Amino acid sequence: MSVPVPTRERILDSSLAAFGLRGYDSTSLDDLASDLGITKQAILYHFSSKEHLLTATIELAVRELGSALAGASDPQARGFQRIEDLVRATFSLAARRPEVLGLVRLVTRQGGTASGELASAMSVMLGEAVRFVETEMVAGRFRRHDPRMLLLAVYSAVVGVATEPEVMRALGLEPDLRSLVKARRETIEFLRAALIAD
Amino acid sequence: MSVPVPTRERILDSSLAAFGLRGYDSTSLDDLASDLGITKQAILYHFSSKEHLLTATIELAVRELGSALAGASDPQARGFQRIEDLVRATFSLAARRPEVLGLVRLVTRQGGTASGELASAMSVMLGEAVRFVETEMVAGRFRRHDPRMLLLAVYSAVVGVATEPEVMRALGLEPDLRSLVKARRETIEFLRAALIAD
DNA sequence: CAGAAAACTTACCAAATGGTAAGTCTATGT
DNA sequence: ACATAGACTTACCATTTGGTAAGTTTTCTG
Repeated sequence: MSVPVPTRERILDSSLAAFGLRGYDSTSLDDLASDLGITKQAILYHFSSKEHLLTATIELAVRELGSALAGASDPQARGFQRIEDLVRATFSLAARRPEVLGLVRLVTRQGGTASGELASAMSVMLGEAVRFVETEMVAGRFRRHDPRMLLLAVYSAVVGVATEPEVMRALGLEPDLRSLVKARRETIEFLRAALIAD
Repeated sequence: MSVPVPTRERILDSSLAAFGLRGYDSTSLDDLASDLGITKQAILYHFSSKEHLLTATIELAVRELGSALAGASDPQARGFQRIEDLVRATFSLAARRPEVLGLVRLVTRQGGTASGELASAMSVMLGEAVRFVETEMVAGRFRRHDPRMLLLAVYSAVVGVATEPEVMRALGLEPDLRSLVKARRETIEFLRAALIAD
């Protein structure tokens, strides 16, 4: 029944988890290999260098992020419903595969060589988002702000809430599923209050 | 006139910048030393290991963060003014010394051994903040939310906006001083809309 | 079934890394 | 003048790291 997962994909899965949760420099090829029960050279057979592996891992993360968001957002939806869909999808992704958002964050922060693809993919997504928000503002459904700044704040709030377990702990909240659900609800209410025109 | 800066402090300054902007594992003691024009062993003379250096660096960051926030926030201020003061101070710190927030973020994400001090320092600050927000809600000056969740969202939005230059670029905004000023203003407006009760 | 290509492993290697040991230089107190 | 302690440097060292070279096994194909 269960088709064996090809090594190449297993490597990418492991790298995504390791790079996304622990960082690029903190993850050695030997670590990755021994986790997978193979040798480092098996990795270098599929990916000619660690940097190429990072590039491929970023591509995978972009695909996962893209499909997670695309799957959840109905292009027909208008007004705040669309934002809510996206926030729910982001939280769902953060709970299911925190490493994806972790990697996105790592790349957006460090900005290294391999980040071109993610940067352009994000440009596209954010460009669409800007146009959407602008439309909603013109239609009077959202309060007037600079759409780019608004999105930056929304992005930061959502990704931050979804990926800052230590801050949650410092606030006395255990970062378990129930708290995440609550955080999601509160974040949506917070955004609703900030966005919806009176 | 200018008293020479002791080596120990120069090391801490450099570590704060390097750890905060590039990460712990990405920064080698040799890098640090050659930047300072000294040898790696001079660093190990003042700090017996790299981890001890990190601990001391975190302590420095906590002090800087604490004084930056304490200096800006008037304990007498009520309502949204207090929030605005804190956001301004955070943005000012992000512009002047981005590495401080970078290090805070690094530690809150990785949560390693040395993070105890920062965690407890943040617990204290956040505890005060929770009480403040609760008071304001009871007084009817802020909308009702879970204070901890609200703070998590505010914290994430502010630190995110102040420290995500790549996302700003992806949005077509250059992360220069003017954009930061604009981001600050928009963030404050965003928070005002979310917080202020009608 | 031959053989070639794919998918690895074993064996190395040079550079970088955190850390130790021992020496040097300088100021300072006696 | 001299011992002493502080602030380093030079000289090493073991381990880890990303990467190469060459062999070995498996799988596909003609």
